[in-house]
Amino acid sequence: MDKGHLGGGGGGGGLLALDASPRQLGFLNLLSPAPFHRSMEADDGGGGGGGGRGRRSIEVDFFSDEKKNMKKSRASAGADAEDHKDQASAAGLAIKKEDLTINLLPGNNTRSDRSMVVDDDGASRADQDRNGRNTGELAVIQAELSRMNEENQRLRGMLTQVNNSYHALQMHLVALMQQRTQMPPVQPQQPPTHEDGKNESAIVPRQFLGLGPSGASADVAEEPSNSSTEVGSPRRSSSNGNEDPERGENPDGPSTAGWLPGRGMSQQQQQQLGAAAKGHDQQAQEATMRKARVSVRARSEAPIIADGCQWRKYGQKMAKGNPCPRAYYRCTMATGCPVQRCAEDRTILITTYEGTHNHPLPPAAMAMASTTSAAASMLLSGSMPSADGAGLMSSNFLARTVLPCSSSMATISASAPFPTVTLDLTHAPPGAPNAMPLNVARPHAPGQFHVPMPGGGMAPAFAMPPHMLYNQSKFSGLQMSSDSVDAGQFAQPRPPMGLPGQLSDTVSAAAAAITADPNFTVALAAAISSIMAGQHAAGNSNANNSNNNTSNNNVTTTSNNTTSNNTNSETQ
DNA sequence: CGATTTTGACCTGCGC
DNA sequence: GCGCAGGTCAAAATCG
Repeated sequence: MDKGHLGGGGGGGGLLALDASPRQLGFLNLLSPAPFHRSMEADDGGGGGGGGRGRRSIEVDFFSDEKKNMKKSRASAGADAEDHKDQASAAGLAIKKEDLTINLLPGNNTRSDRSMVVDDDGASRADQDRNGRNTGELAVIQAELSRMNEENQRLRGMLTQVNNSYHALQMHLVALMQQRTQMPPVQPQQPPTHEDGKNESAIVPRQFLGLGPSGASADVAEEPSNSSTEVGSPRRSSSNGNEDPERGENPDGPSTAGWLPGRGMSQQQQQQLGAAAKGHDQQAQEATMRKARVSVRARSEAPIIADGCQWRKYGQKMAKGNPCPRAYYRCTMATGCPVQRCAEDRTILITTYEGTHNHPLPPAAMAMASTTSAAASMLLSGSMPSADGAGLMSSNFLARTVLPCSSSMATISASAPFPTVTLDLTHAPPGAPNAMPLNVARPHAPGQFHVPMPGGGMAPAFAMPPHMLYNQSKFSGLQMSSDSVDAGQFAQPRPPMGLPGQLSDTVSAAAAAITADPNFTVALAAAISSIMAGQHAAGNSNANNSNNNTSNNNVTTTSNNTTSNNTNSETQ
């Protein structure tokens, strides 16, 4: 029954797709500072989120983006004469498309063409004139497009620079803060390992959701262990013990434990930290950050979101409010990976990610991870200690960035014990007439979603236009550069070049969405300005936020799949 | 045979 | 202090 659906069967056959092609995910982090929209929403109990214990969760809908993009392209295409499309597409390729989408939104250009045509309808002569005009206008439009593209690129470059600067400043600030904190006190831990851990934590706040194994894989690995269970429920170290085997396998174990506040940490920490109250503080902060959650809501028929990662179901429970059971999944790609997720079934599949992957992720997974990490990081950055408002803003911004099309889609729940960012893919963006179902969820066979990997592995593929991917890659690249740390994480081996499609999925979607957003320019400007302005303010929080890398991210997904899902999920 | 899912029980944290 | 709910573990069953 379930097995067939769920697992793809017990046979792990389907699972084999473990291509390790870590990529950087952090790109979204940059955005955090800019508070575009604020849409605070209290988490429903629905997701409940794992444990009502305080956690922050971020819900992100990835699917919607794709859909949106698709729709947009369609819409634009539909609106514009196909001629334009051909030309544009031919000449501009993917990029142009986006550009078109962005700039053309107004549709003035296209309209102008059409309007002209209409006017001319009357006379045959007019036809000639029309043709001439059309060609001329076409040329003009193309020129405009090219100009727009250039502008767009310029803006991107600016954004990148800004981001880089921002990160640099942030890092600097964090470093300073860290020094400051450490210096005064007795400098709690000289221990190299410990220090490292702290440094990372302090310096690199971003650990929140480490996508890849990250350079600090060790760090991540450690936390992950914690995160998985602990985050959700610190309760049992024993449970951790379970993981221990896996984790134990991880060489990281020692180091990670060292700095992680989490559970396993306790012992080592106690040993090492004995002196440091500070250490505790930092840990506490980290813990807080870790608690942040990213929830992705998407309409998917599939019981599980195909995010490129391999998930193993380790438990299922009936949630109080939900008729649908909540499933708990653990990332099996790596032994110690902390990331977990639980799913509830309904029409909508809600996946909550907690923790950070401590291993290289397949391209497909990277996208998701990047998105979630970005969301988390943003949330964290905003959520920082006192600044709820900031957090909200950032989160909103993030949502916007991630889901440009649907500004309303992203919601942050501050009320929740743990900050949660929810990306709602279920809603179609205003602009997008139809909400596309998440590819992930697609009922068909998982195979559809999966793209053949070079390694033979399967990677879930989102229905992203290639061009989007291209953009993403670019975008991510920029960001990566910006995030030195992140870059380090991502520095891991990259998957074969040919695979771009998969990996980008989410990332590309996000990037594409960003680019595609008609308001992109405005948003960009606002973001830049906000970032510039907010750097200082955010500085503190950012420092913390940046740490998000941390690792403890668990993934919890609740899915509400009514239709097809029901079939699947119900079985579950 | 190995891997995975299913299911019941246990443990922990939170609220009353 | 008790009960509830969430989360995890571990044994059994299933499938490739």
